[in-house]
Amino acid sequence: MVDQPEQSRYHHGDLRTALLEAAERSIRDSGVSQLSLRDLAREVGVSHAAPRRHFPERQDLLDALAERGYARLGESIREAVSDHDSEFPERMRRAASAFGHFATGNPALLELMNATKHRPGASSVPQSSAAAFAPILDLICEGQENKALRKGSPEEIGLIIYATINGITTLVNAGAISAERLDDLTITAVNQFLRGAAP
Amino acid sequence: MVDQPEQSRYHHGDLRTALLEAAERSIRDSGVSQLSLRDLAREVGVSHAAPRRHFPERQDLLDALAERGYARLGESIREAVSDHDSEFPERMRRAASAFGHFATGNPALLELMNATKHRPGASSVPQSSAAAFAPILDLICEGQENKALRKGSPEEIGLIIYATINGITTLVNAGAISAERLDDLTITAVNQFLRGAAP
DNA sequence: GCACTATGTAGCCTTTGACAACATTGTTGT
DNA sequence: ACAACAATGTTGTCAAAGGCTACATAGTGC
Repeated sequence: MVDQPEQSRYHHGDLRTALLEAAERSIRDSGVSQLSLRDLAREVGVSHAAPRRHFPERQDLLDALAERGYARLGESIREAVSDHDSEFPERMRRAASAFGHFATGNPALLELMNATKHRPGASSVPQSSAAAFAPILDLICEGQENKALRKGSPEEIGLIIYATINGITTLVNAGAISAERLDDLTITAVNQFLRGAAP
Repeated sequence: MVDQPEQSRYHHGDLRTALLEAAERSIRDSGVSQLSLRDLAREVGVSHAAPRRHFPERQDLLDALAERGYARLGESIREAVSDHDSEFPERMRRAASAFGHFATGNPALLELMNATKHRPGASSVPQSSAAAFAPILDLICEGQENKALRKGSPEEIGLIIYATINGITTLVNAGAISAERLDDLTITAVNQFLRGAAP
């Protein structure tokens, strides 16, 4: 399969990826509800039934989008936390901020990530979700070792801060809070969280 | 318009309400994405175009559902907070718990309430949202007067606890946390919030 | 009882997701 | 090399949905 200067090949080459990227653009512009498999097919230049080979049902594509979303979110958080020279509270704020900016920068994607899990046929979305959450868990454990956090289930502690930031971004994305207040609220929330979760 | 023992009248009488109630059942059973105006019309026993008189577009019905949701949520929170004999922290826990149970008891509705606001043509959803939020705001103010909470914008403080509970319910509804853990997490979150927001 | 408005009906159109039958390309074992 | 075979795309079809228009019926107010 060498590259063909122009004209269409019968086989696209990497249709799955092309569809996912087109879908991300689409939901970013017009939301999940407006996403149409046929539109994507047109945009990518394949027939209307081609996507079916990669995503038998519409929801399968949405799941794949959510999974990619979690992968990127996890990477973003991991990067934010990676500076091991900083103090624990600062790293916590960075992690929260990374989450917040990802969430408000990709509203439709976040909505998908928050909604798609509980379906019957277990996709691999929950796994991706847990993987994205892992760096926060690690950070919590480190905070406990440093005596910056009280003892107790790291998972429970992490869940609360995760939920808080998630909730704030939900309100921002819904328009209940202006986007400019995100940073301020995030910092306040984290600081308050740290005070409340101190030993 | 007297009641007609049986058979269909040309005019339904209260189609709008009937549609909304059918819609609530529908999303409870099968989620927002499966909601079909034509299904509702069939269920209620009117023609497929009748709903259009009350909800020109599908989204208008969703907005109305969200609005009713906020009305009920607000009522639920107001009731939870109404016991003025209890201590402030206890009332806070009750408010949070009321929110949590409403949210996990009506997952699809909550999703709608969290998503529907930011649309261009300003519906009255944001107003309803603010009204539901009001009792929490009042409670915060009272907590500040009682020196149970530090000074500072009540709205900002309230937003954080609201976001936290909202976030927890999102995780529960998404299946990331089991429903049994809701109460426990809510209590922990509120207690930690109170410690962190203490003067 | 007569206009006017509100509410419901019937029919049409376009788009969509899902499905099946068929076409083309890539791969693998011999 | 080449013959199965699997993977990937295409064309055609269908039922269901939302949205629209024209029309029918029922309340309401003058």
